[in-house]
Amino acid sequence: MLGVVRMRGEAHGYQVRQDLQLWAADRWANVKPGSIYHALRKLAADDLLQEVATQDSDIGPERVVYRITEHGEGEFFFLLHKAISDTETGPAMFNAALPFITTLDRGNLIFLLRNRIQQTAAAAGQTRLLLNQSIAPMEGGQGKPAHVREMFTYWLVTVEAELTWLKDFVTRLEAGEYALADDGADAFGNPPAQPS
Amino acid sequence: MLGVVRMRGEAHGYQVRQDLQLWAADRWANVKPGSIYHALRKLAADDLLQEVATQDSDIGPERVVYRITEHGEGEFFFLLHKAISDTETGPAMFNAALPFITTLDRGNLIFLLRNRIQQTAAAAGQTRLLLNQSIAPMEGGQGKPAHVREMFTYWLVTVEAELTWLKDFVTRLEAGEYALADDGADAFGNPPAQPS
DNA sequence: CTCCCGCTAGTCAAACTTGACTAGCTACAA
DNA sequence: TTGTAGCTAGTCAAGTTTGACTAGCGGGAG
Repeated sequence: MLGVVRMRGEAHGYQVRQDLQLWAADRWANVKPGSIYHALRKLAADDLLQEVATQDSDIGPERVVYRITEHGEGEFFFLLHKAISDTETGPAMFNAALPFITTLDRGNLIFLLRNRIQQTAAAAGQTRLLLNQSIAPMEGGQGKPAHVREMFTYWLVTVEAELTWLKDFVTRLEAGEYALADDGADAFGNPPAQPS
Repeated sequence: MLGVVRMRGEAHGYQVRQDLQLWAADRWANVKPGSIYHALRKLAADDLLQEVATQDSDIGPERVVYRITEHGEGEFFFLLHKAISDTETGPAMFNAALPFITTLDRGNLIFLLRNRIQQTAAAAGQTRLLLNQSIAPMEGGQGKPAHVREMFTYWLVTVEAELTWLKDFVTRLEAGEYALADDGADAFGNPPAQPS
């Protein structure tokens, strides 16, 4: 939500709603339209957003317009870094971060992704270990039923696919793909230039 | 939750909590310990579980013991079928279903998985289509920024990995892997035989 | 023997999420 | 000209989730 408001410079709830719908955010994240207004008010209460104006729109109910604060700007980048480099925040966060990668410098982004690659590789290794453990039939009997192995192989397959993609992505970034924050002014995801 | 109680025959909240922790359910599902007791009570209110007894345990607070009802048994299998065959319920549901696959007959299970394979293949095809669309540079300008493509390739990679795994799994099942419901009495995941 | 740690089993208020609803406006057909 | 379908923007009560707490007991250290 922070990122969406930031990207637009100013936004009201309905705009955020539309952007999120466009990105199919209700699929991979837990954000249905009803949640948005509460979330915006909470972000405003936490001083990450500020209410800029309450326009009495001519084509509908009045709209509250928000803008990101300096504090929110910091939080945005903090969350963005964490969502990319830290696998524990989950795939939903990573997905949410993807639209904003162009707000980072290339070197920084690659560094964060390398971090993620390391963690993912470690997770794959651990899963493989658990898998080998459960291949050897246990004497304990009921302790670890066979289907748990199935969960492990399922995880392993998806984790390895993710790993492959991540490595490929870094390679492409290193080759210069995408206009990132340090490549010029018109990178996507940054707020439009403010007149004044 | 239904499945866990069913599997044990009888269970109180803390047992469920431990089983879910063992399966790392708080990772792939949205189930933290605090939710369990409310969920159990709700299932009981919906007549899917019934309170069997309120034991005054000697090693702690008193425990409420639950057992699945006939109605709950029906719901369990309904949900299980849907979680396996229907991709729209999401990967969390599929993960939750895996521990209980051995409560189904082999033919039935394979049929459900084939269904899932079809849906997954369709999803992969559609994603590939979206990807091709976004490779062609749009004249609309800002409409679909480049990073959206990145999301698509990310999805595609994981979906294809899942597809491979699903096909392999079916092959193994066809070759006779796992003791399923129609292979004998001692399949995992069924309630223990009741004395009396 | 006593103290403290950690386990068992669960409660609870505060926060969050959501589907259903409202109310004004535009555009277009009959 | 009327009606009606659909969009805009948001509210709200009902339900759900959660992190922080409680309170009893066993067992090992000193």
